[in-house]
Amino acid sequence: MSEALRPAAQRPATLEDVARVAGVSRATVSRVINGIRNVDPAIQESVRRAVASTGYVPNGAARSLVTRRAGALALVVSGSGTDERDEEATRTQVFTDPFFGRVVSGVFTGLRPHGVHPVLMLADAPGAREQALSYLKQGNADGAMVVSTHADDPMPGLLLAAGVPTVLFGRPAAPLPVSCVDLANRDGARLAADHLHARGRRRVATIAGPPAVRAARDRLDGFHEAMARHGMPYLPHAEADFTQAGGERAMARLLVEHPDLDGVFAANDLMAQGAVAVLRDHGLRVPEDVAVVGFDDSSAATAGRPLLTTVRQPVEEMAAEMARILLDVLARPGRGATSVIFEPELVVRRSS
Amino acid sequence: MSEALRPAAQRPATLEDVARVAGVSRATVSRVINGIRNVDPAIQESVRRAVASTGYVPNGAARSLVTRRAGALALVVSGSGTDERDEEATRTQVFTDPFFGRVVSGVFTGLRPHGVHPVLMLADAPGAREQALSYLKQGNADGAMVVSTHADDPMPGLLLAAGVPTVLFGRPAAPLPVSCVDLANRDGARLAADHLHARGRRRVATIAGPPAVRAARDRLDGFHEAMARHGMPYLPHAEADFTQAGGERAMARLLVEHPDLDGVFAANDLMAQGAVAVLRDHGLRVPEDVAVVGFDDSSAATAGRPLLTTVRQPVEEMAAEMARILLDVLARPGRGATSVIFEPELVVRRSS
DNA sequence: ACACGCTGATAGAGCGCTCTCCCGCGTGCT
DNA sequence: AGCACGCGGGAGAGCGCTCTATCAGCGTGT
Repeated sequence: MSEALRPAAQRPATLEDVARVAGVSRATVSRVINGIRNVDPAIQESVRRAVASTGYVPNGAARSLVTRRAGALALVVSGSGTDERDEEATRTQVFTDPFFGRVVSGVFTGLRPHGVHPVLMLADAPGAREQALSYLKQGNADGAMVVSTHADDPMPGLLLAAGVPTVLFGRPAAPLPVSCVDLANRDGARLAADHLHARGRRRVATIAGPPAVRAARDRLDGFHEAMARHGMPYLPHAEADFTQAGGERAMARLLVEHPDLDGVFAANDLMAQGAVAVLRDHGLRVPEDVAVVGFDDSSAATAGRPLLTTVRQPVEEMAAEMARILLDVLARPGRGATSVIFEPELVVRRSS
Repeated sequence: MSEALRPAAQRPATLEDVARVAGVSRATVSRVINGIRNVDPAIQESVRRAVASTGYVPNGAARSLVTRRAGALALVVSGSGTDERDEEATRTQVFTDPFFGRVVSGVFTGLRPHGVHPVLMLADAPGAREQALSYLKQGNADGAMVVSTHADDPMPGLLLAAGVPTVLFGRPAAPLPVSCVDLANRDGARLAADHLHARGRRRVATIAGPPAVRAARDRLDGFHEAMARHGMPYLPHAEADFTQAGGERAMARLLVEHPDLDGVFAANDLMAQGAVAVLRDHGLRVPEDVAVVGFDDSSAATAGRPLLTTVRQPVEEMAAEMARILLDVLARPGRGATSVIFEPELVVRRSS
């Protein structure tokens, strides 16, 4: 009965079937499909017809088994080394950050020409990390692109040890021999500092990202360094978690301790956006009273008013490059690690 | 030489190897690993030791080949039926929308307990669609979760025809026998309408989403319907594309034609955020002069000032449910399509 | 005339796993 | 004692594909 009910759900055609229909051997069909070696055009044609008539689609698993290629790459979003408290909230936070979307977008740009799809993996908690790792070891993906922020994240090391071809977004904290793409974060922060100084701001505070995140530290360091060069070695500074809400809280704290500040540099746009909101809540005008400079040039920079002056990080291009590097490593293994550092760019808008 | 250079890169252990070490047959090892049937505890233990000592990891492809399960599910982001002009910009736009992140987050919530990872696929252009489809037919994923917005999107139909287990986010435009999760969009819009009316707003305009998107149409219809019931059958209305920039343009147009309006309902928060920005640019106060109500309760609702009154769409829960439904369909096929409709909820904040 | 390369096609050996049979053994019932 | 039965374990047949080794046929050089 069930047979009669679904005539469409027949056993899918195999190479064998196609070969029989075309009157050739399995091997020949395989050659035609994979486009290798010379096959008589007439035979090619008849094979193609047979493929069409049988509705043949190669079986990915069977192919993977022998080629040892999965045809998929993992995009691993890795967290810190320790457990998070509220897993689900953290997850939403990670994925809702425009940064994540930009990475995904860039990865697609890099992968699309090769017909490869990214498998998304979250390696935030130890359990998830184990799982992701074993998934990769099982050969379900040929390599990993890792967005790892925390310096104490063991994921890059684990992947390397497991022999999984890996490319990181962001330099590794430890000096691992692994390819990566990154931004010259210090330079970017310097751009922001020079700009604020040029705008005549002399009581400037910073809202930094988590110190465990290397990019956050680099931005903070670069900013302080440049400001010191301008004769301002001591700056008020608050730490936040790269979220808008965190930025708001940090700004509020800063305002309590330094009500007279006239400039703020936030380590990303989300926090800058939060800072602007709080400044306004306190009756301060941006940029007249306080100039604000963000970082990233994400959608958050143009979401509110005033439009945010920010340091552009070309996340999409970086992610696309990360994908390309991984593809390259896969294509010809054995060469050393490549790292590509992108240069930031100041985008002046209305908030400064 | 290459042999000598990488002792670690040996041929990975197979079941056979483990069996030899443990002194049992392949079948027994397989049973232990998959936890089926009773195996003598002593033997189980020795197998486990052998697995550990050999560093055995099952080969996913080989397993898939015989089980006919990929152990992966696809998350398909599907676009309209036609080509987009600027592929890359559209892509960034899609992925940067908080909606996407929330869906991903929810999908993870639903999938994690089962150790399944989502494969991300973009089926925006015809070429990409073909590709995604063939990927699925090859059995690289066991089913698809489809975020399809445009009513003329052929993807759901194609997947159904291909026999790929599918669950949609958002009801299908055509009455396809396919499972889905959705929001009672009309009800949500009604909530917004009643609220604006209760606030005493009588010159209300709407910023609608693309008419090709069913959810957009439903929200518009529901809003108009409720307003008509309040004695306001004719409302100014502008269309936009669910982006902030689109919302800004729509608001600007609306303001030219109806400078006296005192309320705006936008079909999502991004557009509402844009509307607020433009209203402010025009020197209008929100909510004193113009009340604004958004839709979704995404991060955009709390990103700016004033905090947006909005209609909550529990995207994460919906996506998690979508994942669960798909898992369920996979676990026991043959049952009819399930659809789960979520109820919206009004979240009153400061913009109204 | 023969050896020789070259092209185009085939046969068949796996890839690593699951799963259906089947078998031997201990147990309880007649 | 004989027998059916449940249980733990092994043997081996594939799953659908790729790819190497092999071979037939056909000029070509000497």
